[in-house]
Parts: sequence; C-alpha cells; structure tokens
Amino acid sequence: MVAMTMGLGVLNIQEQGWKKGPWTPEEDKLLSEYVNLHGEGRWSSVARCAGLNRSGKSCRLRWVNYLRPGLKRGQITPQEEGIIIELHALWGNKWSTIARYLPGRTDNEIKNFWRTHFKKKEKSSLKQQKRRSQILKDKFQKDQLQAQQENTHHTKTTTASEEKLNIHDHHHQSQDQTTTTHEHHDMAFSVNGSDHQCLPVMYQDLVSCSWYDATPDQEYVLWGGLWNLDDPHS
DNA sequence: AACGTTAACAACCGCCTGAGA
DNA sequence: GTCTCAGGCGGTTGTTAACGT
Repeated sequence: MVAMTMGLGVLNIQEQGWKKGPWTPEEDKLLSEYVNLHGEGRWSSVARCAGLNRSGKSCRLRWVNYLRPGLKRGQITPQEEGIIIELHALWGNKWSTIARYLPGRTDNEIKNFWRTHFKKKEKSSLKQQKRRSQILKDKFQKDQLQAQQENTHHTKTTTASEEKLNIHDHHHQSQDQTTTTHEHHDMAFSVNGSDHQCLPVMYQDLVSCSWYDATPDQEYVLWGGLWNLDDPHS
C-alpha cells in the first residue's frame, strides 16, 4: 500500500513535468533576460537556470519564433510572398532554408503562411476541377449529338468528336512542349553566395502583385508551374 | 445578436542528426 | 562502434480574431 502510494507520488511528479501552453509575459521576460545575458544555446540549462518550468525545446522555440531581436511582425509583404513561392518551388518544404532568405521571418511563420494559402488554393482548384469536368461533359454530349446529326448526311471514317479529340490531343502536346520550353527559358538563377544556394528569378511579374489578385490564367501558370517543378520527372 | 466558417498565429510532437561520453 | 542526449526541423494541432450569413 505504502509502495503503491509512493509509486503514485512519483507518477504525479512525472505527470506534472514541464509547463505547457501559452507563455506568460513573466516567462518571456525571464527567458529573454537570461538569453541576453548568457547567449543562445544549452536550452535545457537555460530552462533550469532561468527559473522556468519549461522544456529546453519549448524555450528555444519561444526564443526563435517570438522573442529573438530583429523579428518582423505583421503581414508577409508581396515581395516576401514572391521569394517564398520561388524558394518553395526550388526546395519544397525546407522552411528553415527558405527562412534564411527572409530576414526577420521565422520558419514557423513561413510554414504557417504557406499552409494557409495552399489550403485556400487546394479548395478553389477542386471547385475549378469540378467546373472543368462539367464543361467537358457538356461539350462531349454536344459533340456526340452533332456527330449523330452529321452521320445521317455523310459517311465519314472518323466522327466529329474523334477528330476533335485528335485536335485536342495535338493541341495538348504542342502546349506541353511550349510549357517545357518556357520553363527552360524563364528558369534563370542568380547565384547568392555559396554555390548550392541558387535563387530562381522566375515568376517575377506574377508574384510582384499579391496572388489574391492574380487572374485565373496567372494562377494556372503560377501553380501549375510550381507543381511541375515539384515533380522530379518533369 | 448569434452562430458558423475561415485565416492567422502560437505551441507542441515526433523524428532525425550530430556531438560527446 | 554504440549509446545517449540536445538541438533542429517539419508536421500537426489548438486557440483566437475576423468575417460572413
């Protein structure tokens, strides 16, 4: 019984553990005072020595994402948007790498920004897809009707819809080729310091304005282009 | 005014990596 | 060589404010 009680006591202490949840202004003050005095690093000892009941990880995160001097507050600017889009096209979800090119912005901030806007795009593109398939469906039915009517007057080896489909395929092929060529032409890089850190300067005119204002065509080029780049086979 | 939805932000979790014992 | 641990990173979740109906 005693042993059980003692065991529960230990359990309670373990369960209590580090404090979680939002940081209080007092905790922020303690942490920033300590880091300003002793510098960054050794986060687990920072937590202990600063008198914070927080894990080292939590302290580091709070400092890096919120307390560190020089952090920008407020909305991501259109210029920053452009950089994020370009670098994401290049590196994917390497948020910390992307954040290095945006002084005052944290990887967390960029990640949140991307997720918020990507979600928005995902939803709208789903709607667009539905609309497109409906249009294609209508067009197909119309073509079939037209073909039937034409068949009553002429005997053709190929139906009108088949011809149209062929034309459509040719159009697609040439369009794909054009896109590929454009990608090659537009994909210019400016070397920034170290040799592995090349910055693409594509999409400049598209991202110079906020993407909320982009026309559907611009959106298509922008997003289609990005996902093509993400595709290792393209 | 009340309610539901969405966007933005803050924080935690789990995994990976590198350094030191 | 391997084990442990701290730190870093990306993914995910929770909370809150703003907005629309």
